[in-house]
Amino acid sequence: MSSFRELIEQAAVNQCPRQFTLALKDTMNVVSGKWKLPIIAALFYQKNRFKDLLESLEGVTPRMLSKELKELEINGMIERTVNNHPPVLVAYKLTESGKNIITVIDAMIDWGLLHRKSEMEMI
Amino acid sequence: MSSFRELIEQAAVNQCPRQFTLALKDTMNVVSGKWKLPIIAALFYQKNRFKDLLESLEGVTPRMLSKELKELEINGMIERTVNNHPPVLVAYKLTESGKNIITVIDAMIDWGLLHRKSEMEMI
DNA sequence: AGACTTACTATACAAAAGTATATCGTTTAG
DNA sequence: CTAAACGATATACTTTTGTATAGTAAGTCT
Repeated sequence: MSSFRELIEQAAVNQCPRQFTLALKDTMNVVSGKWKLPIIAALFYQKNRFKDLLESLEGVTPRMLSKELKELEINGMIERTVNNHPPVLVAYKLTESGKNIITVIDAMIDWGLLHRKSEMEMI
Repeated sequence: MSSFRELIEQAAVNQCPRQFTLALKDTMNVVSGKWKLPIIAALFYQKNRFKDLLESLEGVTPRMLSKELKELEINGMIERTVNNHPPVLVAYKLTESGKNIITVIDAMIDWGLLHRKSEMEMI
């Protein structure tokens, strides 16, 4: 695994290696935006259809949902499958890579909880 | 620790608990934006002064740097200390919480590298 | 035939984020 | 006195991101 932390601790370098920067940018790309993480979370909770998502994600418009789903698909986070036997149904699901993003989400939740706690103690 | 993953695996719930959502939002807040992570990384690399940062972060304008540093300070990520003995020098440094964000950055780099690899294999 | 459902797309607009360029105030150096 | 360095701030602008609202196409239900 990567460990930017180790790099920093060694202090042998004074700039983040290029491959790390690129990897980081990729990750930022798939999680940033108002609806990306909510969509991913909803997919974890088995909301697989356009309409399910539209109803689960309070406030999202079809335009945004469609746009974000497309981007997530392009980035290899989700797969779109069309069942052609009438009624035509479309299902979205997370790819393996898409499922793995949960490691990042967990790290974010962990840090967020810790940070909230330490901010509380400040007051 | 949190583990959204465990929650999902239990499948006992069908919505992300409120505290997790809030923690996640907090984290997103401190990492999103074009310059937040670059600034944090530069601080890890001991660029502590306004001018150092301005030079290290290629393309940043003083306006953006100032704005982002302020936000990071408000969010308890960095501390601004003024040394009043002339010459007046200002130093920025990461708080404990700010340093801990490296766990999130590492998770992001790890996932990003893995994802790049799996996207490569697709082609 | 008309209404309803699913899965979208189109157009226009508003708000947020970021950039460009210039300037400020204090201090120190020549 | 003048100029340069540091740590910013001010104003105007452009780009990106997100919202509002309406409409489309293909099928199903009554």
